[in-house]
Amino acid sequence: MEKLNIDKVAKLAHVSRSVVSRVLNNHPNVSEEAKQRVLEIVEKYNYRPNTVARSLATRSTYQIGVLTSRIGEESLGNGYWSLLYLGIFEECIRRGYYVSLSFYSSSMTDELHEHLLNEHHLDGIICLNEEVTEFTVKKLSEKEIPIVLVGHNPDYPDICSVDVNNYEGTYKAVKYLIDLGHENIGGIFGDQNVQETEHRLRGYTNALNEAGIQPNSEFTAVGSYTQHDGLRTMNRWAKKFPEMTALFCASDTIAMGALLALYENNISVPEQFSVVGFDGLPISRYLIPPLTTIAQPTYGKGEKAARLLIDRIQNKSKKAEQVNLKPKLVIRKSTAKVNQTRTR
Amino acid sequence: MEKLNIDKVAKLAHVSRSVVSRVLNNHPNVSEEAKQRVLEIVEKYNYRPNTVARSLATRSTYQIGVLTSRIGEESLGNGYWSLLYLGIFEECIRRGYYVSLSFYSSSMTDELHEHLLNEHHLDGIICLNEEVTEFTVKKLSEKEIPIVLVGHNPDYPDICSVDVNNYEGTYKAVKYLIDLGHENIGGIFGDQNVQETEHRLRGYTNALNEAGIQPNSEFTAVGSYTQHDGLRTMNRWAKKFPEMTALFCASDTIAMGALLALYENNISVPEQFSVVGFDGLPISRYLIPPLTTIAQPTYGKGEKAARLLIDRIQNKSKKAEQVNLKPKLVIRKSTAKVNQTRTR
DNA sequence: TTGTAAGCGTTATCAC
DNA sequence: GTGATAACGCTTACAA
Repeated sequence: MEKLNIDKVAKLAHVSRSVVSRVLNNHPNVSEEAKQRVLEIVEKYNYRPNTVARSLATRSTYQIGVLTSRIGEESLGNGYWSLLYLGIFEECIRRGYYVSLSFYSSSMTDELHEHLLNEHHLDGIICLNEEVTEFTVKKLSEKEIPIVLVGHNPDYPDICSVDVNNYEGTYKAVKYLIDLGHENIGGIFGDQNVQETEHRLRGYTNALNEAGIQPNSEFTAVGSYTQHDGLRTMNRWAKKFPEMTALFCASDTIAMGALLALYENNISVPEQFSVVGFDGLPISRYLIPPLTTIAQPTYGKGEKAARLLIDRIQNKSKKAEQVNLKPKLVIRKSTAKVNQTRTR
Repeated sequence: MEKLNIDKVAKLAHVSRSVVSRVLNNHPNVSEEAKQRVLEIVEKYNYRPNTVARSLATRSTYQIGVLTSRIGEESLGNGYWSLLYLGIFEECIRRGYYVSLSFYSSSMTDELHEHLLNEHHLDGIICLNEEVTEFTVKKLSEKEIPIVLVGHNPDYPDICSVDVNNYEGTYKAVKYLIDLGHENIGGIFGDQNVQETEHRLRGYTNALNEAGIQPNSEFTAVGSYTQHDGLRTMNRWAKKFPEMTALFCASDTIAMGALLALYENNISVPEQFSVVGFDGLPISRYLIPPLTTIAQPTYGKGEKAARLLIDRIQNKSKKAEQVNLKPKLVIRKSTAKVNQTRTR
């Protein structure tokens, strides 16, 4: 009952270690008879080859790394990341890859960061946001290790990426509010200087323009994807802009904060004020009131990212690809036809 | 600019490979002079030792696995898991360990499960819930790989575990409601047949008994830690038990669902009905109204689990330890003095 | 203090 | 089809 290795298995099966290796790797050129003998022993002693040794010999670890920046506890817990990771994980497992999730944070020493991307360790890397992308790409530029980004990044056109169509999603949301009769529509957006935000802003502006509504620059704010930001901004606006009757939020978490601000200012949703979010997180349907939102295929995003990455790992010559996913408007209870005045 | 290995570095530094190895591992018995030469080359060529080869030689991978069951998207996204994982991750990184997060699900084939626990791959494992525990312990019983459980499990007294004091937390919550004057207090609990639930139920019952209130068995429900469960149960109770004026929820997610049910039934919180949650998730302060809850050190739980595990890995003879963390009542806006009647 | 050599457990090449 | 044998890149006795 000792720890088995390939040699012992070979001995027990009365073959050489090469035969065992071939059987285990489904290589041709091994007699049915020998194969059976080996399989029998493997089964009997429950032998499993040592992954580490295999990695050393094949130069591939079947491990892929997922990197995201540590963005404070609040934003981590919002469900978006978990779902994204779940998509990645399950696709990887199906294709025989392990995956490890790491957080990048600026408070970590460089040594630690090196450690994360530790050489010869990962077959590929998925970057979940921009902070992480720059750092990773720079560190890995000379190595041949494939990278996939979640969220397009114009700075790296020859790297694979997956994203939802941010323009389209936002356009749909704002168009929907306009169709409900709203004209004074605020917009709270996420991270500044990110293409994603830029596209969403354009979607917002264009929808307004096309409806003949002049966008009011004071009605938009850019910050971060947090409840805190939604709360703070909406709190300010609730007092400052009594004419505002609807709000687009660039994430469900922002919407969650905004909803709370509205509640605290005694503005009832959707009777007096409509709110639409973005993401379609599982929790969005449990907000008060259940949130109308632009659902994106978060799980699918992760799945697709993993697929692109593994394809790239297994076929290095494959061309970089930018995949766009479709957003979908999910109507719930946080939106309604505009009401003449906020104070009924 | 070729790929470096220890031999090339040795050659460049005019020493033998063992000297390089010693320098890299901070072993004694290497002259300052040689050390400097090696370090210089390492720096100059940015050499990093190959982790895989090192693992093969040392028989330790410096990787630890975190296993949790795939519990549906809803419960994954609630923030508790992310926070727990973050605690684990950061402690591991500090101690030089990688960590990989895996989901166990019954829909996966056994082969895949084998794959997850793939032999010779992980130095240790942290199990985040019971479904996973049994499976893992069984698979790993013969190997010497350390395990730490998050959540005590009486079935495995000789395995390390970390948990919050569930009895105390629940007792505090219910006691608080009683002090507010509530007498008809419901309780929605999580997973059945888990020690955690048992302890929380006891905390609930004891608090009631000590206040001279006869617990009403119809006032408790056991289900799962989801918004859905809170919504469903509270919806039923809202109609069935008009005398109920307060509710303890075994998780903030359950409370979130309950809050929605109350909203939909036009019962206002906290004026007519008080709710207290459990966990103290970041989002709990953004619920409507902001939730009074029993905060547990979720991040700290993960951190502690990782600490226990790594201690065990580095010192196998260390005794198993059951760590209890302290819960804390956080008072916000979802609770208030009891009101005579629900229909004001 | 330094270097040599023997592992670690695989895969891969190449005779047979 | 099969089996030596040489990698893979590192650690670690042990000898010098």
